Amino acid sequence: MKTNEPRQHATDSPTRRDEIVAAAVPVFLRFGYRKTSMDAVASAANLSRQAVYLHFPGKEALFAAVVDSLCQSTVALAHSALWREGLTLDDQLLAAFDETMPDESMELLAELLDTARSLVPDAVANIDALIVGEVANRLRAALGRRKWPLADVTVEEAAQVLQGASYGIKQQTTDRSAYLAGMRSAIELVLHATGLTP
Amino acid sequence: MKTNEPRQHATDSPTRRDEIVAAAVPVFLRFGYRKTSMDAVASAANLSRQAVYLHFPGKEALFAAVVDSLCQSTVALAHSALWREGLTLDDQLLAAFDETMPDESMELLAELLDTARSLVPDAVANIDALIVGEVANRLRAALGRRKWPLADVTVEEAAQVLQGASYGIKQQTTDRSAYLAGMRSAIELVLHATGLTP
DNA sequence: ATTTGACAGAATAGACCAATTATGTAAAGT
DNA sequence: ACTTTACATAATTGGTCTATTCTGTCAAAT
Repeated sequence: MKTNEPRQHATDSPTRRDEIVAAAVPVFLRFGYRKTSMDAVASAANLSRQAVYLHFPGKEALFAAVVDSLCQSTVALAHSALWREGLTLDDQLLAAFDETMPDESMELLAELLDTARSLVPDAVANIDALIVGEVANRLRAALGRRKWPLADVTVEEAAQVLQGASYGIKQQTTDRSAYLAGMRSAIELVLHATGLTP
Repeated sequence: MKTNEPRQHATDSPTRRDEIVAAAVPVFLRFGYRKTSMDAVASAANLSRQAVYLHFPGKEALFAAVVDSLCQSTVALAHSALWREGLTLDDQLLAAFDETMPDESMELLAELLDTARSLVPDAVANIDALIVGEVANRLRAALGRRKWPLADVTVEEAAQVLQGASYGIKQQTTDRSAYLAGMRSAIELVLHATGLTP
């Protein structure tokens, strides 16, 4: 049985493996999967190319780890925004979607997503669901002990609608302010429909 | 001054020009802009290639007419669904979005949209706005003489949220039934928020 | 009004080859 | 634990060439 010690706390010093992944993330985001070379990742991590191969069997495995890391940090980002202090509920929701949406001006996002889908399908399929879960939790918490007022729409479905609206509005708007305005409308509608605005 | 007689009623017999456009629409939708030849369009219209050039100065002009026609018919489709008899309001809304969304499995849609954007930017920019307007009109009509209950969200913005949600949900779901379920949730939320469901 | 046949020039697709670059493995060194 | 150097193989890129297709225009025919 391998001593497969999982890190107990996030405060543990990061593994070399984690450092490599952390360094690889921006490289993959910037150049896409195909045009990212193991050399580039190694340089970004201040390591030799062979050192990377000591920790990952190949490019695909490295990329899978990168995608996994991205998913985790994205969900963490959403969680952080959803419970950020000093913001009203609608601003928390807005921040959560705003800060977790993929950056604009990424031509390679399609390529990256395609590769991820064919290489680590589970992670990609779940990232959206995880964020929806976070949002649903936040809505439930805001509801407190009150009863959910909608008969035909569950909390999760409401969160899903918000996420869908975020995606769609992102596509249809050009500048960030238009996106924020659209999303604010969507959030207002959902909160109003669920009685979460006084 | 040219006798540029516009057709007075939609009941006029269609021009040969219109016939060509009508025949060209499915061809462009099927093959995209680049891989659609004037020959293919002419064949689809049961005409010679030269006959097409008699009515359109070139491929670009033909395509512009096709895009225009598509926009018009899409808006007409939305309108028809929004006022369809025998359906409840939420079903009308659902049908409107369902029937006007671009068909699935279109790899060429991106190419088509790009070409259209660079060739007839106005039409593409307006089609979404037109549909939103139709939806907003329907919502206003459903409201009757009642007052719009939302202070921070206009009717147009509510319609825009629905449209954005439709786009986003379309992307995130795979099968039609999931899309319909998601859209139904979105519509319920909006109608509930605006007091249009008893 | 539309067709047929014909045409020059532009664009596209396919094939092929050479040069470069990337992947993954290995051995020896610090 | 990592570096350096080296290497075989695969993948990518760039270039050139040819053949084909497409556009847009013309003239003659019905």
